Amino acid sequence: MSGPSRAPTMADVAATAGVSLSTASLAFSGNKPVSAATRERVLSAAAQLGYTGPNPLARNLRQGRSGVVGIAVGPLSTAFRDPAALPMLDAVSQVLEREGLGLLLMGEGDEHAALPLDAVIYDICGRETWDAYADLAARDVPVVVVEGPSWPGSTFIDIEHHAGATALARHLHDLGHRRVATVTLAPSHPQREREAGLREVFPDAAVVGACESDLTAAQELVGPWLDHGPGATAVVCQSDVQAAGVVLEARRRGLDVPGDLSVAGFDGVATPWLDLELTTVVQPLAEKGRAVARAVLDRISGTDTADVLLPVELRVGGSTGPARS
Amino acid sequence: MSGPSRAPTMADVAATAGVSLSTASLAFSGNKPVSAATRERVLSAAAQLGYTGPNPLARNLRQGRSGVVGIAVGPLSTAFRDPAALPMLDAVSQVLEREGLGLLLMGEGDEHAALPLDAVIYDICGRETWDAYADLAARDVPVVVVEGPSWPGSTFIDIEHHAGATALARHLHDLGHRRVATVTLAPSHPQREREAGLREVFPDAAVVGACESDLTAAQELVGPWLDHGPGATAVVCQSDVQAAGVVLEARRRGLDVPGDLSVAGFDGVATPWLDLELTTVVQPLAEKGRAVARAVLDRISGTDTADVLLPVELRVGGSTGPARS
DNA sequence: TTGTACGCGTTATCAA
DNA sequence: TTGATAACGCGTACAA
Repeated sequence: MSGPSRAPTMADVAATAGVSLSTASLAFSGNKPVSAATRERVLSAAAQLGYTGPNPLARNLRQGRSGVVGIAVGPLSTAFRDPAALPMLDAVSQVLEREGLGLLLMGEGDEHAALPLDAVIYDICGRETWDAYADLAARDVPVVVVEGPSWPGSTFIDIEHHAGATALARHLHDLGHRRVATVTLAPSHPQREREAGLREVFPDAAVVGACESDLTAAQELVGPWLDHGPGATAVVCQSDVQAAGVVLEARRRGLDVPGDLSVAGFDGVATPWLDLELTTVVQPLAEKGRAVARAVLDRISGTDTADVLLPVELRVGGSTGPARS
Repeated sequence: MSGPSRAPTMADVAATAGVSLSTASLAFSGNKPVSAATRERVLSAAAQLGYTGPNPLARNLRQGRSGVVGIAVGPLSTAFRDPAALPMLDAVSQVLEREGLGLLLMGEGDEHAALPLDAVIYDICGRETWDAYADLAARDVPVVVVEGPSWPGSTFIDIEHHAGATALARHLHDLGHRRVATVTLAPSHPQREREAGLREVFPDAAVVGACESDLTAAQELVGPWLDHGPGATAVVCQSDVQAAGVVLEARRRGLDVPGDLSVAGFDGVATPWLDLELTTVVQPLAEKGRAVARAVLDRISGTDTADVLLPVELRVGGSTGPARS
């Protein structure tokens, strides 16, 4: 066999099979019926030439789609440190994969501006603005935003931050808590909504401080506050990871949870290294991911999309109890 | 201004600017000098038409590259559950991003076979075979493999599993341990190498069992073994997460670590929720990621690549101590 | 420094 | 069911 100087193209296959280029194309794509005999001839010619199928680059240009969806999550090591991020990403990826679409990780910058993306998912709760958005909008790239912020022309997938936080607050109030503090996130849509929900019940809730959803960060934030003498009987956190940090830090100071201090989280993720189930607001992470993926598919196909608001559910665990009187 | 029926193309820009198509191309790419005056005309024509720059799809076809690198990590929720995965992924992503390359997450299947990938990183330690490999090889897509298995034509980035495991074993031996058990991984290159390294010092090390690098999995594996009466004074794990699981499970049974049982891990990741620093084999995760990214860049550019073997380092923490006599 | 012409490899339209 | 032909939008020799 003669070593081919360049990769075989579909035209080579067609020539070898003795059919026209368009027939060869149909034999591969199956977009229109082709007789079994000719398809066979085409495929065997392809095998003989070592042709590995239509060049994706050419197909993409022709069809005007790349098959790649970007997801902006910020620096990966921080984005995925919170276990709440994974189930959603997993669900998105699975749904898209089924459609032959790939998921491309984007930082926050616009280094990926030159990549052909069919759509972009924006999933950085902690950021309010996004420089790359104007670019994407100008190029008519569909954008699906997870948990705000709100930009014109985007589709939004959100959860009931406010209602969830209020339900949690009521639970604490029912337990007799009157002085409550909160560990919050950087200013953002979820942060504002959840805090507002909390204040429906505890208008005067004290803010311990803001940090990302990271165990160590939460510990460093709450430690000094605990030392200073909290003056609160319960701490409401904006994530389970933060809540776990508060639990660990409280215990380190000899406080009993929930005897001396009730601690609540948000998200509903597993914390197997904590011998305690957190009281938390469970959000449907996988369902959120599927909703995101569906919105992406709709936007790509031009179907109308509606924003989605997913319900949350209070789950009472062992980290909250009656207020110490 | 008249609403354009279709997106403007570079030809439109060139026409509006009164220059040729190739000149417009040069004005955007900067591949050859263009007079400041013409560039200015081209850019203002582009702005006027709302042209957002060269179509990436067309550019990709023309240049034969997509700017996208695939990374096969398996199901995301399991792949990133282990904190050891993130620093590497982060490093890979950062280096590639700097070159304008994007990172696309692939499952283990071949659903992404139709995507134009410039290279693929294979990073599923637990898998021995990969159906998609033959496809990629046939299409001449460069493959960089992290920690085996070994396929012809791939570039390998690996760490000193064997030496690290042996160093750890020596440490235990020096502490007087003679009866050692190991929690291992599914059969794989790292598993074989590390276990062989361990057996350099403890040829008769007992195998507790194999599980993935997951806290709960490790707990469920080691629990019954502990109940049964271990008959070992130290447990060597194949990951820090596994080791943490063993520590928690041992404590739950009233055993002191390291008083009653020494526990060692592998990786060197942070376990902030454990009030104990694990004795472990620290691998250079970020450096591994950079090596992977460099190999990818070299393979894409056609530069020769050499396999990389990165050193590891024993870090003695508080989870190992003298053997109980 | 700029313009001309061609090709990248495919899919879609239309007619046969 | 098949074939001829025209895009898709751009980069790059080559010539001017």
